[in-house]
Amino acid sequence: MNTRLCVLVQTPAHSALGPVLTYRSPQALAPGTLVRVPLGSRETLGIVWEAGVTEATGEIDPDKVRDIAGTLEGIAPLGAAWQQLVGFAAQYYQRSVGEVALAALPPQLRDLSPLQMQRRLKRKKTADSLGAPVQAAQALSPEQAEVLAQIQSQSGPFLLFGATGSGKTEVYLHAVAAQLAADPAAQALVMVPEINLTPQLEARFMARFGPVYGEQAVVSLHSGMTNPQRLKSWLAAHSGQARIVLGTRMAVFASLPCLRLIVVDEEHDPSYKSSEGARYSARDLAVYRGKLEGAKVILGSATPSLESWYQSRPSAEGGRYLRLHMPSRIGSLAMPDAGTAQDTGSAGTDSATFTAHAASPDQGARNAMRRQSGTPDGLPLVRRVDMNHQPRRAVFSLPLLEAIKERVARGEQCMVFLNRRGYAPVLHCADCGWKSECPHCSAFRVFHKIDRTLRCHHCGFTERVPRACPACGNPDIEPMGRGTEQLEEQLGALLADVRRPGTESAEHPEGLPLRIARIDADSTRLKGALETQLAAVHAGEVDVLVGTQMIAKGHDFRRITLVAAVNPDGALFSSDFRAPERLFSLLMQAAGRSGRDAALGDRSEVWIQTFQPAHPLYAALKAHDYPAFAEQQLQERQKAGMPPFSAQALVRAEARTQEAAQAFLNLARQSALTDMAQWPGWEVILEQVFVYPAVPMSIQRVANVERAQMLVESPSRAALQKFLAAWHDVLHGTRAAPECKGLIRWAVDVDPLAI
DNA sequence: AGCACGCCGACT
DNA sequence: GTCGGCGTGCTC
Repeated sequence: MNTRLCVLVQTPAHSALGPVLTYRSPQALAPGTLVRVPLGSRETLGIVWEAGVTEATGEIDPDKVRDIAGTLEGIAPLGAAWQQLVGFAAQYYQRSVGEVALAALPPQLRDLSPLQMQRRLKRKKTADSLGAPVQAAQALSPEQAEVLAQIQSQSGPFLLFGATGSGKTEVYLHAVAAQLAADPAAQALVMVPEINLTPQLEARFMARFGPVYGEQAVVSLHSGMTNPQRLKSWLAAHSGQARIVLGTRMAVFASLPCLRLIVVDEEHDPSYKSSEGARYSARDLAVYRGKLEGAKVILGSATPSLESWYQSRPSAEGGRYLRLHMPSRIGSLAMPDAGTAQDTGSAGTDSATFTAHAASPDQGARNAMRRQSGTPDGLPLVRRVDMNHQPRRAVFSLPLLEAIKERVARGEQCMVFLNRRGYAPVLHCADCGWKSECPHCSAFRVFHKIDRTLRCHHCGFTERVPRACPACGNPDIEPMGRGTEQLEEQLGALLADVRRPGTESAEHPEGLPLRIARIDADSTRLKGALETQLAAVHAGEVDVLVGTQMIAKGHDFRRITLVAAVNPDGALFSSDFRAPERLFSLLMQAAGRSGRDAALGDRSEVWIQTFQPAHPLYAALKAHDYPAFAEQQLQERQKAGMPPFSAQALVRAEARTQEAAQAFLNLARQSALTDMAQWPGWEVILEQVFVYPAVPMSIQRVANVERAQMLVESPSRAALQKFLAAWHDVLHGTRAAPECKGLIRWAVDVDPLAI
């Protein structure tokens, strides 16, 4: 007897095809079962889905219903909780369930033929090598122990607000250990924002849990893995064999039949928000998933997102997360935070050397300064350099240069930040005013001196630097502004006569020159380049490190005692209301790079070159006072009715012309304002929803595609959701209007991070 | 989104 | 004479 099945397939968001298709099957199959189904001329992966309202309403021609091609034997159906998670994500982020569900599966599951799949599944599972020495769990500080006790006894979700170096990772390890020990099937999901951070995390979890639960028990899931690796990890998680899954945002969709704990490390990081396809927030979905599956959720950060911070206000005031605070930095002698070989190998000698230095006379002055500024023990001293009192156009202020020289003379390392790669952001002709605009984008091409190219950072268009101005022939075209390449060059010139101590020899009686290295997206383009360069820094082969925010995240550089932000002011006046939050977080993380070694902690410094030395953001930073900063920002946001005091969504449109993009958005807006207002019962909702007129995006044209966007805002998340759900069909219908000719695509971004 | 079918320019 | 460009149109 044949039954009818609802099956999800990967249908594009706005195709005429519904997200759920009907197929025939010789036997009934449970929802969640993976099947192969014919679709047009091809065969594709599908997921059996709960027969919902779609089936009742959408009656289709019975002649068109085809038989499923088969099921994926040997793979258990996806669980009910997973289906709910996917269903929720699709609804909340305004995408089809099929798209979200299929995108959440490893690509090979879609591509592999049934035969290949059988071979993959049959592949011998290598025996676990138990018996390796167990790396003892480290003793917890009283602060960590207290936090852990709270995590054990309360249900959460938890916001673990812990300073850099306060030992958050150790808390995660203990929390995971407790869950795994309590239940022989329990699984934990640990997420980090970037692929770069997974290897060190994996090493640490493997060292702790590998010997106990076997090497197979810890798997990773991120986009840097090859497809076969991803499939392997996914299957291990899905079968329950993997007990711990480490990964980036995509891991939030991993099938975990016995999930008990979710950790979101650096929860404030924007990388958790997807910026293509379904624009989900893995952090927010983690919280939802935790609630759904009864798993504990720990969000950790030294500078939480204002959303999470607000959610963790006292429950009497409506907070839904429990805030756990770990203010103190833990010394490396008690607890090496990274545990990498390079670090442990040299730690002993380093601390001996530095302890001797700590007795030097200037330590007294430094301590007085620290006391005066209220810098907490163990945290770096933040110093602001007023650039108004420095020579015009100076990149490096004199005091900063002196401070760098002083450090390197002592054999310590420095780190210099600038969030702009390349040599100069624009090339300019003083005679005719020509600038290095990209012909395909409304942006300037960046001058890269290394290979003498002009490169557009938006569309990739690259050309050799012209010998003379292309407009008027003037041979003197000059760079304007500066990027990391230029910083590296200038620093090299400014420090050319500085010599490394202890390198004097017969050939080099004066000693050897400094070594300056640059780490940014350009220097790490090749695979493995980042690791190589980081290792060089760890090994002490670099004296001054220049880079973009890439070097601010996660990596422990134990010998760095000075971190400098050369020109961070931009974010203070950005039109993006989240820019200050990101800047504070970035500088705080940068500060966290300095003085990770306990012996150096009290002498490490963070330098901020600014034209706004009195700005409250820098004042809060100087006091290492995130709560004060957050309080001030939240007040501003409340006054302005911005998130987290309102919910937002953005509709973005791409078209051949700016007119078409805006016409599409404004027509849809008009429908909302007039037509939808006529629907019975909708005035109440529309009263709470504000649809702003369409505007061009800040970079209006990228790769010859015009872009526009439209903001939708509501004090009520529920009202916004309800509105968006109903509006979706209106948007879809608007596409056909003649004014919209040339529209390429459109998408809704719920809870956008940048506007 | 794929992948068809379908109708016009430069090559073995 | 074909190979192949990408413009519409359909997929339970």
